[in-house]
Amino acid sequence: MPRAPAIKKELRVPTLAAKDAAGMGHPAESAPNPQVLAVADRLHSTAIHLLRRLRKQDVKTGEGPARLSALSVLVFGGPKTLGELAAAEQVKPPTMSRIVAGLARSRMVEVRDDPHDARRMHIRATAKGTRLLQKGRELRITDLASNLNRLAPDELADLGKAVEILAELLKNWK
Amino acid sequence: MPRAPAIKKELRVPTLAAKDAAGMGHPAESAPNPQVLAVADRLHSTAIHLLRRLRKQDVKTGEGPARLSALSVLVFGGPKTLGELAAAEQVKPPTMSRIVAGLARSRMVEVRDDPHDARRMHIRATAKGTRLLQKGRELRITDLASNLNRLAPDELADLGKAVEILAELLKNWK
DNA sequence: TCATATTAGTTAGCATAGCTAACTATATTT
DNA sequence: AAATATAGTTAGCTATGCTAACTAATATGA
Repeated sequence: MPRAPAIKKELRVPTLAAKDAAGMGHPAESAPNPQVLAVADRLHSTAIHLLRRLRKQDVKTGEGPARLSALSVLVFGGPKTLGELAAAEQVKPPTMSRIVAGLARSRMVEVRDDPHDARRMHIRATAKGTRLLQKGRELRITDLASNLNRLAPDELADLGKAVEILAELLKNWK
Repeated sequence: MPRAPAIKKELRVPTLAAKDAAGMGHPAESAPNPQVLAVADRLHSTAIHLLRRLRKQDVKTGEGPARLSALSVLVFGGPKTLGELAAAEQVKPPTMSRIVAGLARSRMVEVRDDPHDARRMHIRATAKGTRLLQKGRELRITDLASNLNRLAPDELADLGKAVEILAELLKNWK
């Protein structure tokens, strides 16, 4: 009996959807209905597991996740001040300060002073940093793509459509 | 011109899809085609941004991400040994050792000895741990669901279908 | 103008989370 | 019985997150 559930009554976890069996009304502002909750639940769990798989590719780049992520913002969004970078990464300035220091030490970014405001600094990806990011990105994307490749064409189309729906939703997140 | 691109030629990042303009053959084992790469790219980016949003809810639980994740395995998967838990979380034993120690200190899990093998330990979520996990999960899921709630019914259906396709793919990841 | 605010980043110090290497204790195998 | 294998821990490193307190520079305004 090693793999028996062994979850006692007080430990059993109720389905979230079961909690608002009475939630109806206009869809815009009311409590989410069970169907929506079910999709949310599955989407959440699936996104977690997907990224956990892909993250394993990052080891090969030799930089940690926070640095890769900050570097990505610089490569795709252009140069930024430290404060802008911190805001983009939803991290506090001291944290970003160290991330940038690490990236600068390995020559992935270049730091310059702002000519008009000596408090500010401008950070930009170097060619080396851009190459590293591309490599890491490629590792993740080709890993994902080689698996997506096994989908039927209509499944891939469905997935593509859903991703765009979700991306749109994220732009207007509230 | 603060938001001008300002990316010089040597920093420009090539589209991944552009790299294998000649990739054709049988879909199972060949290099992914541009269409697949495009979906992979968007899916990857969208998953990252989605989880980054949802993660912000976790602060309210008072436990870090690794602890919440391990607790989740225990709550939904039942009791585990430390080694099993480490494997499930794709983490090395010393790391899991500290995660469990932290969870035990705040009484989220209970640790017992294995009666047949004194080297092993069995770890299970307590009622308190289950409650905490449920709370955190609910915060994330209701945040997500309240946003999904703004989708049209057919969009929600598309999304639901795509999530199941993806979940299936993850089960057979190679 | 000059005193005071505000703003941008850093430093110091704490906690969590990951790793490897080396250790202890217990089972298992030969 | 001795050697080996397995389960976890300890020690010590790095990275990433935070807050509080600091420095330096700019902006405000009496």
